[in-house]
Amino acid sequence: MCIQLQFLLPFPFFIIWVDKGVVKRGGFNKICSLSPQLQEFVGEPEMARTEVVKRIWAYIREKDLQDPKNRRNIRCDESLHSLFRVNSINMFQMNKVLSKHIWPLSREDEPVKQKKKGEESDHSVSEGDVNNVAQEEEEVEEEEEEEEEKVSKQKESKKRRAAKVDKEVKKRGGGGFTKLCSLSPELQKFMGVPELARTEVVKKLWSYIRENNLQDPNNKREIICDESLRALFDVDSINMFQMNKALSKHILPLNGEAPDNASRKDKQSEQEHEEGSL
DNA sequence: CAGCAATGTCTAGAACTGGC
DNA sequence: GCCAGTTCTAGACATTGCTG
Repeated sequence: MCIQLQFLLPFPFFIIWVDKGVVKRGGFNKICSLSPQLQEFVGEPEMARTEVVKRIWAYIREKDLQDPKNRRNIRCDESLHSLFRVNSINMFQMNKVLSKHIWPLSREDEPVKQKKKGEESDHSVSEGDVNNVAQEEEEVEEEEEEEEEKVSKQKESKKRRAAKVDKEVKKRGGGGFTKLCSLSPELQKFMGVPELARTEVVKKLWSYIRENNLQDPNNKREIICDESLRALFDVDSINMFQMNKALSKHILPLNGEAPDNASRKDKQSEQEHEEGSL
């Protein structure tokens, strides 16, 4: 396939293999020399960076070395400890430390990063590196905390915006959804008021469901009906979407007009059901 | 489309590397 | 700036039902 492509494609495409599953020859897939520790780990003296990462992750999964609380953190067993010199390492830090073990083939005695920056003279992973990693991990943790704070603030502001919108809608006297409706005797008993907007009914219903822990733990869309809900829906359990449908039977127009289309449909189906049973 | 809910899927972005 | 490789997470979005 590659050979055919070489004939068909102009020069720049020589080095790019199009087929899936075929290793490309880009900078990442360049074969590099590995440090003695890494050689011992992967069992080969030379390997592409991407392949090294793949092997390490396969090992991590095989030995179940990911921290269950934060799966980006890798718990180092003996083999990994000999590589990284720490008890645990962040998955991103791992790549950084790994670079000290991957050297260009042309100058085997020089780590990739050092060749580039010329910062250090010692090729092995020093204690200084370990300290740097630990310090960087602390910084990462702080950043993560800041990020969490940001997210929670965003959520709060979102809630506030939603509340503001809600208030404005109420101020306006309610549109189609916030229009007050008359409730059936069963729903009146449940809500404690004779009239309520559909959205409010749904809201109160859900707060009741949560309060009484009535969601099926296996499928939280499924509501387990207690006595009060059974009086409303006449079933032992109901899907949260079906609940809305069933609810419409209990929500009637305020002026005492005939029930809506859906209710009419329900009545029709009830009629059909009765006729069928006859 | 507004509101209400839970869940699933998808996507982007996060770190890091060197060559082109 | 893109390419490969890794995992996790947040956010967006669709779904489903109802009505004006």
